[in-house]
Amino acid sequence: MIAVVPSSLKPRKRPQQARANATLDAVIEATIQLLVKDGYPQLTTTRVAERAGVSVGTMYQYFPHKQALIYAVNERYLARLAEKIEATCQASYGQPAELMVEALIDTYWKAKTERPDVTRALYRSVVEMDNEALLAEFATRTDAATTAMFSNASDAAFADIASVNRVLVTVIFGTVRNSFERAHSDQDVEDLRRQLLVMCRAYLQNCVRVDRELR
Amino acid sequence: MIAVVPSSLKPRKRPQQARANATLDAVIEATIQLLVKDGYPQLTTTRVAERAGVSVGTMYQYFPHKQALIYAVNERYLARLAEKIEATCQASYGQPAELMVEALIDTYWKAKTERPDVTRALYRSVVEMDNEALLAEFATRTDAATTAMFSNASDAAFADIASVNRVLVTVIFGTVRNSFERAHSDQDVEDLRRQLLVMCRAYLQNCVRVDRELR
DNA sequence: TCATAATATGAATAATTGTTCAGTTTGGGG
DNA sequence: CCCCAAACTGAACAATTATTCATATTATGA
Repeated sequence: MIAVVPSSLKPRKRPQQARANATLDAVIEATIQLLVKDGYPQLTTTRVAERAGVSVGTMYQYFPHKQALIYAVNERYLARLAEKIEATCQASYGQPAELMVEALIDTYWKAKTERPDVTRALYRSVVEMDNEALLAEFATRTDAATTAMFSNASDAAFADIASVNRVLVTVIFGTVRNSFERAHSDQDVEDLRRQLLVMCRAYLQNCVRVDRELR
Repeated sequence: MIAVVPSSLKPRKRPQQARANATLDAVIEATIQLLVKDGYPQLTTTRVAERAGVSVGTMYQYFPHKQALIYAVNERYLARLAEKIEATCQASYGQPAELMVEALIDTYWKAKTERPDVTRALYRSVVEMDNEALLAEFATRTDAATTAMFSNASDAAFADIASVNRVLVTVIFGTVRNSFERAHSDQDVEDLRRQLLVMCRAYLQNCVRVDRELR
């Protein structure tokens, strides 16, 4: 499954000089800031340009329309998140499965809570955007990374690794997201994180047990 | 924590005659339909009124502004979902904890997948709306129900029931949501559901084991 | 240095759309 | 049956805002 950027969301022009790259970065940064500060409904092209210190016309040379702003922001965000996950996965090769899960939970949770306002703002920004391609690409990247990791566990060989991987990833990512929606106290979040690890560990042991019985 | 409906979102007038109630229902139904069909960005007050077979003016007698439409839709949806969960919880009193978790997963998953298009549309509709109050109310209702249920389990008494409850609820609800974002095949979803139950069971057994050791 | 392509400007445009309100219709109680 | 409040109508208004384009500025490389 290859994720393709919808043609309507591609930039009109690719920057060729240094100043143009600076403009592009400024616009994306301004978009994030305004998204965080005022939310999507208040986000207007004029305001973004203003905050970026750029004229609207310039913006429209690189972004065909407003949605492309949101798309670009999410694209960057997800790319960085995927990189972090890939790095964690590679660093965990050959470890026992339980440590892998722990590393995965820590990395993902940390990435999401580092800038909770940004996380929240992006969660809410997805309305106007056709984000399926973006999420699909993110999913394939991370699935590849986590699957490779789990199949290299030092202490377990899973019968149906695709299933185990899907379960762990969906549960972990989903739990983090849901924890954002229910505004838990810091203390509750900390407990939740620990318990999630306990839960995943229990699941892994169960998988191994079932595996043994099947042999 | 008592959830209060933001005053700006309350209807201007409460319907007093039968036809007014019909109007209200028609508007809410029309909002859902358009949300599903075209998504939030295309949702205009005129279109909603048109589809509801009502004039815009009438709509504005019951909804102070557009956001109130979304609010009302989500309010109804969450109220019904909470009712279903409460019913399931009450029906499970005195059962073993594992069956409780199974019932909870089944109820929630079924409720969300019954009308996947509606679920998806509402997930995406939350932009303009201050949905914190709504979600908080939903959370307190369901937390009360599930906590009461789990404390009535026939086979387990949890040391920290608030924690166990928080974990299970957040994991289950979060997993369902995440499963919607990653467009899994029906087969994968079915497997995921089963494995989620396995995971929760493993967690419960772990809780009980830890409990025993503490005594 | 100069020509040219890249980049930047921002007032003007065009279209959309949320909201109002003066007037009409409907229904129920007396 | 009749009256008054409740419910309904929809053209008109006001405001916002995404997008364009004719023009100006800046960088590059020959």
